[in-house]
Order: sequence, then C-alpha cells, then structure tokens
Amino acid sequence: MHAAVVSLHRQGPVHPQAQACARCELRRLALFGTLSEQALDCIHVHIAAQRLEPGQALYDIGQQAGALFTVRSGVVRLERVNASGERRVVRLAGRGDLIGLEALLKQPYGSTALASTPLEVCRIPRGLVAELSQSHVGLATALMQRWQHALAQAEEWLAELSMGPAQRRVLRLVHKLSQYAQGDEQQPWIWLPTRGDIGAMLNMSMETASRAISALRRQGVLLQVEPQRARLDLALLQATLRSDERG
Amino acid sequence: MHAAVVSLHRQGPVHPQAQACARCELRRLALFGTLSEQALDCIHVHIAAQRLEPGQALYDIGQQAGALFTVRSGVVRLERVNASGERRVVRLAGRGDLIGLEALLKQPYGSTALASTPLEVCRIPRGLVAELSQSHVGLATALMQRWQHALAQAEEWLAELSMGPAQRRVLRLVHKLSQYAQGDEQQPWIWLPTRGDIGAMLNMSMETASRAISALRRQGVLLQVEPQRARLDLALLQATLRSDERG
DNA sequence: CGGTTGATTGAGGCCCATCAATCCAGGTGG
DNA sequence: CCACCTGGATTGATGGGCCTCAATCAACCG
Repeated sequence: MHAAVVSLHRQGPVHPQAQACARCELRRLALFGTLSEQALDCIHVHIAAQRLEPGQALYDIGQQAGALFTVRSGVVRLERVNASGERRVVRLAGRGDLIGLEALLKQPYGSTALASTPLEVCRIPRGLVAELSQSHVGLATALMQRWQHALAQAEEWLAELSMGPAQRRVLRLVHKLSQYAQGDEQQPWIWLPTRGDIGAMLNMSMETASRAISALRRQGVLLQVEPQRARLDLALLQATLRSDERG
Repeated sequence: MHAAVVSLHRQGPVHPQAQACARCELRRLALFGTLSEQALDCIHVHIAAQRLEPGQALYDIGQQAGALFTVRSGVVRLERVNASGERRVVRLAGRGDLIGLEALLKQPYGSTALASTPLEVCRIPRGLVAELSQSHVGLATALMQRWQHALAQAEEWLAELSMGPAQRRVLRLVHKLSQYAQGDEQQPWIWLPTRGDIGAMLNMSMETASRAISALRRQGVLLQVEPQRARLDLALLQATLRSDERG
C-alpha cells in the first residue's frame, strides 16, 4: 500500500539535503527556485522523493495535511466526491506544479490526489517551509503565486471545461493535456485518461467520453489511439478548436 | 459610470485611517483583523469605502490590478467569459470576503467582479498590504488563508454546483445563498439572482432556472417569491436536500 | 483457457436547450 | 391618467444531445 520512498540524502558531512536540492533539475520551476544556494544550506529537514503507480493516492481528502508535494514527472488529478456521492476531478497537476498547499495552514487536505500516470514527486514537510519562510521573505510571494495559479486553474476548469457540448469539452481537454506531452513536436504523444476519468473531469458519462474520443480519431485529430495514450495532430487540433469556438 | 467614493478619513491629527479601521465593525472578519491596534497606526495609505449599485463592475478581467477589496455588505459575483463567448459565474463573495488578491502579485485581474446586490466594499491599495507585510509576518498567513478559501470555494463550485440534474443544482445554490441571508431565523429572506445569472452560475438556460425556482415555490421551499428575493423555509430546504441527495 | 477490467458501439428514452408566446412591473411621454 | 414601451420572468411545445441500459470486443492474467 505504501509507495516507495527514496531518500535524496547525499553521503556528505554537512547539509546533505541542500546538495540534493541544489542539483535538482527542476529547481527553477520548483518552490525553492527563488532561493539562493546559501538559503538551501538552511535545509535541515528531510525532503523525500516518492514514486507512485497510476491509481495510487498521494493523499486523501480530510487527512491532516503534513506535507506538500512538488510534481517531478507524471500527472496528478485532484478529486472530490460531492454530497450525492458523485466523483469530480477539479484540477490536474503536472511537472513543476505544487499541490497540497493546505498543509501550510495546518488544514486537512481539500481533495484527494491520485496518480494518473507513473508519478514522481518530492514530499516537502510542512515544517520545512515554515522554517525557511522565517528568514526568506521572498518565499511568501512564491507561495502566493502558487496559490493564485491553483485558483486560476480551478476557475479555468469551470469556464472552459464545464460548458458547451460534450465534443467541445473533450476537444479542450485534449488541448490541455497536450501541455503534458513528451516532445514538443508537431505530433506529440499525449497521455489519455481513463474514459471514466474523462467523464469525471468533464461531467459526462464514460460512454459519451468514449464516443467523443472516437470522433476525434475519425476526424484525424488523434492518430494511433491507445486506451491510455494517443498521438496528436497539434495543428489540426488548433484548427478544430478555432472553428468549433466560432460556430 | 464611476461609483461613489466615500473617504473614511477621520478629522484628526495623526494616522486618521488607522482610527477608521480600528472602529470598523468588520475588523475581526477582515484582512487586518489579526493586526494589533499599534499595527493599524502604520497605515498611511488611503483605504476608501465604495458603494455600487447592482450591475456595476468593481473591476474587469484583464485590468492591471491595483487594489483588493473587502466586502462590507452585499454580494459580488466573479465572472469569466470563455473562448466561445459564454458567460460563467465562477465564485460568489459576501460580507467579510476578500477579492482581487491577484493585485498583490501585480497580475491582471483573473475575472470580472460585478455587484449582484447593492454593495459596500473597502478598496485596499496594493501598496498598503506590501507595506504592512514587511513588518507583520502574520499578515502573510492571513493572506494565504484567504487564497485557500477562494480555492476551496471554486472547487466546491465544481463539485457541488456543476453536477447532477438542474433541480438539484438550484436547490444547492439556494442553500448556498441562505448563508447571505439577513436574519438567521427559520424563514429568512434571501437574495435571488436574476434567472440569467442563475443560469450562468449553474450552467443551464435561464428558462430552466426559472422553472426550477417555480418548482421550489410549488414545493413550499420558497415562500413569497419575488424576482430578486424570496422567503425561504430553511427546515424544508434541508429536508429536501437530504432526500434529494439520497434518491 | 475462462475470468476480469476497461473500451467501444448500438438502441431507446429522458432531460434540458431552444424557440416562442404571454405576463408583469416600472418608466416615459402624451 | 393612461397608452405605450421595455426588460425580465414565466410557461408551453418541440427537438436534440446525452444518459442509461446493454451487448460486444480487446487486453491482460492467473
């Protein structure tokens, strides 16, 4: 049940975690990107790299939040279950995104975080951020930016992915998923969620989601559709989006 | 076009704004509630009370955000227009809520804020918060709490107000609106949005919204329905909600 | 190989969007 | 004072998009 925990501890005499974070290739994207090398030396608490398989939970809604997480690779979906027992995906997080900010306020998590693809994250204990923010005022601004980004994502979800006919919503979702693509070529491979998950994202039945994906394949927007991934004709996608928004 | 701006400047020798804020009946709700009286003395910048009529805009999406706002009374709706030109209400804000947090990050506003009822707000210039947060670390936490609250609201909107049949969504909206009610009696008067606005909140046509409101009147959940307000049978509402979520 | 899980496709029916007519309240001007 | 106009609310009729139920298919696995 527990995910593998890999320590980033370097075998060195002093401040080993600082070394690991300083060498992190995500540093400019991640929360501590604004901090100087000196500041990283202040890190005494353990940051742990964690690896999860699709379907595994990073945390559950209602849990007391002890840590926040930076996504190193893969995609996480944040879910809620409403009063009627229906599942709804409220946000996606990918490489460089920071989730679980509630931890900083000592609140329980506001949603369940589930790995949608193979996932690598860094677990950042609440105390570490508190410690650093004492001395480094810039960190507070960085955190607010993360919060604002999450808010903007949620509102975009409401405005773009929750309105209009099913076909259009799927089209927009595919567009959004293209930002998690591997290469930035003209026909990149994108991750495709489970049809049931697409339904939970776009508020439609999984059959409707399946039909919409099939339609995109027939239209040539998606090439080589496999259950969990597809190759995307980016130019045709954008053209279809434009004509769809017009008519 | 411009809303009336009423200065809270007290006629006194020193730090007049501090006096006004110290006397504010919303202070424990509002952003500066955590600050001491001493801290309020630091306020040198102008906070302006502002009054708006229903339909007037507090700010527009895309505008460079120069200030944030505390709602003193009334209800504000935050709207977006998506790529297809459809309008969507993404959040509501009432007494004590803080909106326009983007200002602190020097970003443009992420949505349009419109008065849904007669409205009183306090306009807080961006610089004031920056100034205060220099010396008072607690303010950063207060701000993060506001951000988290806004995020939770947006996600609740997605999970609760965007799923299920139209009748249920309207029922839940009415439940949410009851928190903006005047008295806390058993049959309070609540504000009812324009049917078109209900549609923009719940992603349905205004005709469907109207029919749902009419149904609530027939069921006795709403008594004395007027276009812009209604008297609510709170007990029956909660009973209907429970049975609706069950079946 | 049978069993399981998810995807796809079809058929039918219902919820809701759309179009349209009417009603109602408030404002304006003769 | 009343005719007229206007904007929003209400209610009806109709068609279509999507949900539901169901069968089939593909992939994986013990």
